Amino acid sequence: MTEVVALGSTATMEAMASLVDRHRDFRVLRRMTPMRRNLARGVRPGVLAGCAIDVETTGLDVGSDAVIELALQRFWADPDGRIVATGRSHHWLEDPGRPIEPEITRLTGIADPDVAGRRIMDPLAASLITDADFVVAHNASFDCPFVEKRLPDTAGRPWVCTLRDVDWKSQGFEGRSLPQLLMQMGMFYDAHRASTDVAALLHLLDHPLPSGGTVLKAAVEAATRPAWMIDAVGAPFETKDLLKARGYRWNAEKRHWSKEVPGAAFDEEYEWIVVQVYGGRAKPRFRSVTWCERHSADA
DNA sequence: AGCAGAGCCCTATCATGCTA
DNA sequence: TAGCATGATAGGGCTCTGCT
Repeated sequence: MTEVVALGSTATMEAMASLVDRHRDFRVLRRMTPMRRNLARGVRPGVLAGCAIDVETTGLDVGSDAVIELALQRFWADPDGRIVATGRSHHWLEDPGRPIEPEITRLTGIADPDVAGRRIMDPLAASLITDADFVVAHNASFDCPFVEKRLPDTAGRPWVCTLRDVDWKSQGFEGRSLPQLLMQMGMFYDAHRASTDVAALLHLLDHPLPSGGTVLKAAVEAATRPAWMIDAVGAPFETKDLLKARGYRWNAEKRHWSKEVPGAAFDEEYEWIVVQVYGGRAKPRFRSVTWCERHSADA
């Protein structure tokens, strides 16, 4: 057994890592580095422009909490979902106008002095988001409402979610948190800072899946799949348990049960609710759900 | 802390098989 | 045939997981 007494250059370390990586009892984790890719000559037709985004906030409630850090990075991907070019990485801190809870500082590393007098550059941030073909985040249902509230001009943009729009388990992954997924892709990083989370998200998107294509391709395909929202407006009270059992969720604000169904399942679901819930005497309301409103707080 | 979805555990119920 | 043990299945409730 040889003891390593001094660490060498990056090249030496890489050579050692490759050696260790070949042993069946060891696996090497490499520190994630920012993704920088350039197109040789402009952007080719058929290439999609995306905007990877992450926010750090004072808490989980979009109604009462505020954004304290916003990070985003544009990227361009080919039809197979491979990232062919990346834009500049942007991130801003913002003063929420009230003290940051110690729990949030412990989690994000962001304290009151870090954000004092700081503010997001609204016009630049908004234009980077609205100029992209879609926005992508890990758990878009969290980021989207905060972004739309802080930057109202970005409302209605298409969102892709790498947490819910990818079936990680069937692709052979354990857990779904960003650091855990990256680790299974052979990388580690300092999580829970917006800018490093965005860099991690880019690596995640570019990762090939066993089923073919990349994470980005799978997520975009799932996000753009046609779907319908059925609103059981005016459903008889005694059918509430039936609706709940069928997967409908109670919308306390609008006071009706709702369920999102894939396009292919719409006819069957519509027939079920008309017969079982309305007894053939009324009909539910329904609307198309696209990636533009799926994660929005207004949906 | 809030929310949605997935997964797990416990219990109830029913069918089946064995034994006295 | 009655009584008991065992296994499969379904449903309810609880816990965990993601995000800050």
